[in-house]
Amino acid sequence: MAPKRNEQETEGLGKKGFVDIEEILEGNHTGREVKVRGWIHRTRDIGNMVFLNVRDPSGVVQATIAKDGFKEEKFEKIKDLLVESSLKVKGEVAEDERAPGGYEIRASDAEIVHASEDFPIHKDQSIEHLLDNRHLWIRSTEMRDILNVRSTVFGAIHDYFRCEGYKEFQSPILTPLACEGGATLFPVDYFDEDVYLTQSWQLYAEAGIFGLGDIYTIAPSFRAEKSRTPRHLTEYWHAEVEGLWHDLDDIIELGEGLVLNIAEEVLKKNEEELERLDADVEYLRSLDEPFPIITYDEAIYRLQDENMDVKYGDDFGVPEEKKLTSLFDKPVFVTHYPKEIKAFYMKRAEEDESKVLGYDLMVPHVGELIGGSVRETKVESMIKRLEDEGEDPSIYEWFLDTRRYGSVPHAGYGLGIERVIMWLCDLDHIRDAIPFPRTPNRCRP
RNA sequence: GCCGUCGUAGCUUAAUAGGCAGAGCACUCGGCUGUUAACCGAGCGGUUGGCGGUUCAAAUCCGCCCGACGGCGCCA
Repeated sequence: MAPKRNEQETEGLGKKGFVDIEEILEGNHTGREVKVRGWIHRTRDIGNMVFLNVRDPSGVVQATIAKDGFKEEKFEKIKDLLVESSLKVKGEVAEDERAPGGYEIRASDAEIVHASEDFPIHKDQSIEHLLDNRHLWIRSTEMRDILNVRSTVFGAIHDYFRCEGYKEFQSPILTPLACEGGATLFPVDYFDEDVYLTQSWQLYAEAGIFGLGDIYTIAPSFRAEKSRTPRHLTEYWHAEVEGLWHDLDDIIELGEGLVLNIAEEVLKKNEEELERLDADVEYLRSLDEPFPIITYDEAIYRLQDENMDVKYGDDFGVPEEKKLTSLFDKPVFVTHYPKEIKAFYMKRAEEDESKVLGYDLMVPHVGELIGGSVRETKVESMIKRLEDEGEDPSIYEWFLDTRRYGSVPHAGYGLGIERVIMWLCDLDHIRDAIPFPRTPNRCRP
């Protein structure tokens, strides 16, 4: 027999009937008795009165604890609580301009859930200290705001693709093969066999479309590159899509649609967070279709016009990306790169065999947000590209089968989710777009 | 991988030209009936990242190592 659920409030302030602090700050409980539960954000003790700023996931409100309203022993215990102690407070809500936020709870009762030890994070902290204490720092308003936006972004990606008729498809994280030549992989000891953490869902997705049709995923990708920049993580979240019968125009439209949908959802749900983070809300609001599209050749000419030292065949570095994105007031698609600087699986343009049918979507401060392409469908061309890059085609046998049994035109792209969050929130560093960042120099906590 | 900056108390930092390592915050104790990162008084807290060298004397100068941060390259 299943144990009976205990609905009775057996101790202290119980487990039911608590309100979100946000509601108090919106004036919804003024004059009424409420219960809240959360953590002490700050405390000020002036003798016969203690002010506690109580935080819950929705906000911070001041609670006043008057000495004559409590038993001596309890008052002393509350008085001694340190920052981040958890507690429940009961009392009447009053509108009072002396209180931060305009409302306060005049406590009639309080239950200490846990008296915190001395919290390691106070004011004046170095980046290093905050990263060492990341598990505690994610309690901060700043991190909470970013992670709220992040949650909206993930939801918006799922919503967008599902609304457009794409199905969710998973590839393995452990994989025997590389994906993009040059990118380095994290090796894993798989019972004495060498396998790697995946860099991309794509190759498996190209097998998946034959059954499911249009598919997408949100999954972690791993890059073992010692990239010391504000835009790189070794473990990041990748939104990828692969569309059957899709061509370059289709994935441009699909990329634009996704980015606009994400921005729209975040503006709808997290405007307060964006304001607190000092993001450029006006810029985000101004975005609409279509995004400008230029070819690689045009990009080179434009950069040369701006006196940048680039020549045909160069890939764009940070200064080039910065200049290029500054020439447009919206994200910009750059298409038709020379095949030499792009991956083996990209299809050549029919009108110019030296170019590939692919694009990068670039935005200011962050650089590349999306990389997409039409995929090569001929098995011979693909083997040749692999050999040219010094890869052993035999490792790719199963993948090459996707070009042997009813090969079809298809295309897809990958979007770096932390880069999108960085762009939306105007973050200086990508590490703050993820709760526990992994970078070449840090894999802890 | 390359270039640069930095490492002093739990945290943030000061220390003239190589000459007694000092403060703020936090914490502990005491005071205070409306605080706003409260305030006032006292206390606790240091192998100056590590190893070696120069010197009568090193946080400070030199060498090596470790760690962090910033920029470039590579990429999403």
